Amino acid sequence: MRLDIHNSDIPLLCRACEARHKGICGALDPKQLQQLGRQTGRREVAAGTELVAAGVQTDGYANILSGIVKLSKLMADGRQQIVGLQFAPDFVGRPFAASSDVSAEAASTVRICTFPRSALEDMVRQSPGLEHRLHEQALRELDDAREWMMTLGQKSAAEKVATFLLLLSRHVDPLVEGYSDHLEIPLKRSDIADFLGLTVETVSRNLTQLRKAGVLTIQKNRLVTVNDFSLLETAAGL
Amino acid sequence: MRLDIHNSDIPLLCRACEARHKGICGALDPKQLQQLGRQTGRREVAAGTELVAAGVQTDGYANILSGIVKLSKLMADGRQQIVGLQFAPDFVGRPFAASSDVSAEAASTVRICTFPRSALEDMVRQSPGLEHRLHEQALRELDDAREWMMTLGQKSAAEKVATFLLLLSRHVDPLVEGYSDHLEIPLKRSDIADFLGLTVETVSRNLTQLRKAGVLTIQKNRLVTVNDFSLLETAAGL
DNA sequence: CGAGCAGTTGATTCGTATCAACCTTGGTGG
DNA sequence: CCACCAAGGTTGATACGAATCAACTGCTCG
Repeated sequence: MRLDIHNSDIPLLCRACEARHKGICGALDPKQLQQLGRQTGRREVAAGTELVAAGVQTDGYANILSGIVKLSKLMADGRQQIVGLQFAPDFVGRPFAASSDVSAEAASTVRICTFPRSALEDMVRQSPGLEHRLHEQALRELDDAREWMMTLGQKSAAEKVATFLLLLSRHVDPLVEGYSDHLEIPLKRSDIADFLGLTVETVSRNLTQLRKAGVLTIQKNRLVTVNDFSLLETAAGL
Repeated sequence: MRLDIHNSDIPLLCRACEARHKGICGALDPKQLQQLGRQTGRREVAAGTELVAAGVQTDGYANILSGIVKLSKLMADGRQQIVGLQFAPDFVGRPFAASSDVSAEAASTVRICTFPRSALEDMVRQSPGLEHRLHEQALRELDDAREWMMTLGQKSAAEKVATFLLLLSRHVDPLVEGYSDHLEIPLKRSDIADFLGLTVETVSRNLTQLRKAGVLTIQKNRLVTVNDFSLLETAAGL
């Protein structure tokens, strides 16, 4: 079968990789994948590991293979805002800039495929399709950020918490179900609070509100089942 | 002089245009500018004019030549969040998507250079440099949006107002001065409120606070002079 | 088993929204 | 020309929502 022959040109690492199709590597042909493959490394990092530090020059980029990465900004006095969440097969890093004032940290155990800055830049020069993919991800992240600005600026605490849960259920696509009513929240309460511009206490109170209203069942702290999506959407202000 | 001869290839419209150098058109050569020039139209629109409606398919794009454009999102119940401000020579519109859930409205009198969707798409196919420019603008807007998430989520009302004034003084580059301590605020109080996630009253109160503290002088409602930038930065939480 | 971290719940405080009155300005038509 | 009006803006009194402070419960790990 031709397909097998053709496929055999693709590095082993890439064959089962999600980023290979939906991610940025989808823009590359087998030859380019091989070239890139020679410079990549797979890593599995524990929750809490900092992948990219704010304001620090980074040597490379990465694709997320599994797990969740949180992007955050810090103020001088310690206040923190989480400004984005990334899932497989997102690209991690700031293209065309030595550093950024956003830091990236593994929220759960994360598997990533890393490659040096120069490798990406070479590839971009070779195939414009790659920049297009990066551009599309940037536009998607921009939409997400603006959606979140709406939430941060206009919604009440209860609406914020509900909105956050909906966001998760859309992204944390579990292996089994089609739509995810069964959530494993990848963040601790303090992270959720930093994401929503609230305090831990307020997040906690509003989760119990939703539980008491029958919208959720909370199996364990991080393990939640959504019983009624339409109620949750109403609670989110939609 | 060669330069003149060469220059004569560039459409008249483009010669004095800021977007020609710093904007996306900087990626195009004279021939392409001519081609694009045949399809462009200049318009001057009054403050309040809607340039792009949320969720509505648009036929085209535009470059801002002068003036300020506000991007906003609306909730079902009428709550509004301004999610971005654009200045010359920014590109207006959502590349590669028929529509977006963000609406664009002229905040001041705005001069724009419009062109049809197909023209942009043709150009992008011809020169990868153009997509690169669009990509860079998207990344810049993403940085701005995340910076603003920090402000919306973590800062107090007083800090928000100060941060807003600093943002303006950085962008509204007046013709005369090098750094802009002399501001003409392009938004009314209710817009500022929508931008900051506050109410008109709170914005007003905090502006008078800053005036009484000597940080600002308010000549007229929209006309403000910053007397002390370092005080303003302190007030912004920096 | 105790220490420490994550999470919940309750009492109180504080900041901002809300409601309401008032002032200012620019435009319009008698 | 001035009276009027509506829209934009300010200021004050009060109400409410979320932060803060504090106590307590479970869980995990050495």
